[in-house]
Amino acid sequence: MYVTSPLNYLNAEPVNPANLFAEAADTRSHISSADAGHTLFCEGDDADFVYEVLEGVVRTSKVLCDGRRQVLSFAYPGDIVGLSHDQFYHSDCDAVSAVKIRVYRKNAYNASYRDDPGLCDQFLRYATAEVSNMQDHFMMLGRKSAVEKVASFLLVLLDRVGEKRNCQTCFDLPMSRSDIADFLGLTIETISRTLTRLRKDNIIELPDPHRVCVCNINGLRALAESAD
Amino acid sequence: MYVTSPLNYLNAEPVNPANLFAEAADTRSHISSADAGHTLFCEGDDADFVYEVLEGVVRTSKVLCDGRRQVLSFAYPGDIVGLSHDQFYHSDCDAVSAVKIRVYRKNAYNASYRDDPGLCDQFLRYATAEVSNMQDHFMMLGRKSAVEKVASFLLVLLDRVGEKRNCQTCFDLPMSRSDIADFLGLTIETISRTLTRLRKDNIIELPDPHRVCVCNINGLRALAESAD
DNA sequence: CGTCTATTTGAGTTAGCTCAACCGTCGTGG
DNA sequence: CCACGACGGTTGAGCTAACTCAAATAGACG
Repeated sequence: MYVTSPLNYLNAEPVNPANLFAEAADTRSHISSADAGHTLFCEGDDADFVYEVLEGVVRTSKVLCDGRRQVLSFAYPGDIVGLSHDQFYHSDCDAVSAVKIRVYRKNAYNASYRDDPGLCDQFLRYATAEVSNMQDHFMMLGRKSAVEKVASFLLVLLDRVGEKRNCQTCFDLPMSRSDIADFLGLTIETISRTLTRLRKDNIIELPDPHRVCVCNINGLRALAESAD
Repeated sequence: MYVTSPLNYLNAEPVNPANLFAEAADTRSHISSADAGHTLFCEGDDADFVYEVLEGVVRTSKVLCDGRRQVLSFAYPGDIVGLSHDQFYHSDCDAVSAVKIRVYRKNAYNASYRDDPGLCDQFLRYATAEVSNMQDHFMMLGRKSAVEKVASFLLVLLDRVGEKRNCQTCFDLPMSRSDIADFLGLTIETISRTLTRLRKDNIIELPDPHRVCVCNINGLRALAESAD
């Protein structure tokens, strides 16, 4: 039922992020590129910019002092990262793959939506949708088994970026096993074992470690909703 | 470091919810009471109302088809529940104790903030702060041990509703062990065992199952940050 | 070709779960 | 007034899903 677990909690369907800043794009933003591994911002930095992913994937995460990490989201093209309720970022943000991003100055942005109730309204819907998606992820982190988590994760990617070919739907998995583990609250070994299990059960194929082809989507859905 | 885990993701300090609807209060809202156990709304219901808790505690939660439940938040006085990005509620909401609530008609509310950029701005800060708090809870659900979860939970309640007396700080625990378990992604037995462990270690006292007195707050903080 | 890193696989351990018993409180009804 | 059942909480015993530690494998890259 609550299979949907967001890649990024900002990817609300009712809002088209490409339009969000459309009119402001020329004057108040610029487009930038970054290689995989590049850090966009760190927790505690001044939140001067808001980023819209245009190509590639970025990751937001938090780290405990002892090194434990929680990945909060994978942001795909159309997603926005770097929003904050105060002047500081509250997570780290790094490029998972080579990325192209649009960078907005936050001041300019703030100025614009104060004068624009329509934009404000859109943004509110965006934020509340993000909250709703995060709540689904709570269920995932708090109450689902390893198989359910991995299956749910693959289903979200499939819906979001899957390319249909013949009877399979395929997509890239640009993030590492470690990223997936820290997103789902598991270990890399459990991710790896679970993926192999899905492969051996003919639910998915893994042409290489960073590419997934789903051959039995109903099987995957069944696993996502209740592990056997 | 990231001990803070929100009771309710709407309890952002920078916004004073009492002021949020202040001017609209007389015409667009009314005050209502409900007994413990009363359901304010269910997932999927039309989201016609927004609720502000005035007294008591309400709980928002989601349930999987097989009965597994995740408690999303405990909303204390000053907190707001029932916000939605579309026309439906996305969680269940019930009174944990006897509550007094202010009920806002959503239509009226929507109408008001479209015309009120200041309110919209406040509300945006509120929503993004909620997101930030939820991200902390992700760390809790995904990466913390049982002891760390319980200790963190108690610390949040202590900060929020603790009454200082002598060298102790005490507060009520109006929700059931089951509620706490479903909030922290644990079982009632683990909650119970962990609380008794804290009691035996002289970190807390439990005058009765629904009342906590923290006698060693530094010990509790240490446990919240890294379990031994 | 050697080194480095990411992933997979194996083996043993354990934190937290399940199942079950027990206890105390409270409300109901004889 | 007491007996009784229901319910929430606690405690015990054993189990298991996921973890830890360790080793093997496979690419990527100089």
